[in-house]
Amino acid sequence: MKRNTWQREAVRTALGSNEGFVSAQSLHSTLRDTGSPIGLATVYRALADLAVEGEADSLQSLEGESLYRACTPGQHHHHLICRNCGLTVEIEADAVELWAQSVASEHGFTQPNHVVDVFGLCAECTAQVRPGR
Amino acid sequence: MKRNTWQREAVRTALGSNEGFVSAQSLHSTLRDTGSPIGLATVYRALADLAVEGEADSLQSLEGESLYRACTPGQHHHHLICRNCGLTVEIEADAVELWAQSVASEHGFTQPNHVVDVFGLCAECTAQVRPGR
DNA sequence: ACAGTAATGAGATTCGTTATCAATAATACA
DNA sequence: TGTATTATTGATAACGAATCTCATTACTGT
Ligand SMILES: [Mn+2]
Ligand SMILES: [Mn+2]
Ligand SMILES: [Zn+2]
Ligand SMILES: [Zn+2]
Repeated sequence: MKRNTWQREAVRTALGSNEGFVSAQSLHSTLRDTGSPIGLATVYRALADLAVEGEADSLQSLEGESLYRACTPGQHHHHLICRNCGLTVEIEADAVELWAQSVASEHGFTQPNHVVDVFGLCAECTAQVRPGR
Repeated sequence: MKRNTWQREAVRTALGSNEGFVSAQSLHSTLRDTGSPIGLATVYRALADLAVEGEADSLQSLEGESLYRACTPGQHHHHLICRNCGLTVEIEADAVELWAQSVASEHGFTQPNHVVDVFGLCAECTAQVRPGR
């Protein structure tokens, strides 16, 4: 049976208090900095579990690192992510869902999956990069 | 200045004779198996260069590995990839391009980028998995 | 309380990728 | 064509994210 430990809860809380996507390593550092003696392997396991249970979203950074974020459970959605500060907006895209389905079946593909992420500079970071322009 | 070496050409050729996405390691194995004494680091460098120059597409596998594929240069496009055999179809998705643009600007994001990949089982692999069903 | 066992965590290990750096070879030019 | 310049190569070391090992810990149901 699955057991409740303060470690899992600590990871859940730390993830929830974060605006954007974070890596297991940086989340572990954050927890350690706040005095938690949690182990790195436990953070990895907790994040993987949360992702399976639908409580966390995960994606691969452009460098191949796995990143996690507290997620609105239940509904399928995608993300608009600031490349600079990590600010993330959950977006729904019914049109894209349908498109993915149809393009797969048009080519005889079954059991379609898709990866859809939009990256950019958020309004705030845009203002910082081009001040007064 | 950039120099032409048989190593770069060998990587270009090997990549072009492959149907789907391949990793640097497996491409290196293939080249070695055909008698080429090319080094692993050189394969990594050649693939990275080809990707920058637009001659190769790259994506992160679900396990975080970087995969490469000879690419129709010039035009922006996405991929429909068989999870089982790697068969890849290049797809265009003007509607998705426009959607990505608009969803970014609606939230004040600039310089939008996007990652769009569709995975599934190709017709052939579907038939193998469910024979006669 | 106690037994059963899932969960933990320090450290070792795996594996993809990048850095090092001496040797090599492509290119420009005399 | 010969030579100097220097980009490129490749064996190896180094790096880093992620996973594995396994003895220890501590939930949970009874
Ligand atoms: Mn979706
Ligand atoms: Mn696109
Ligand atoms: Zn930002
Ligand atoms: Zn297939």
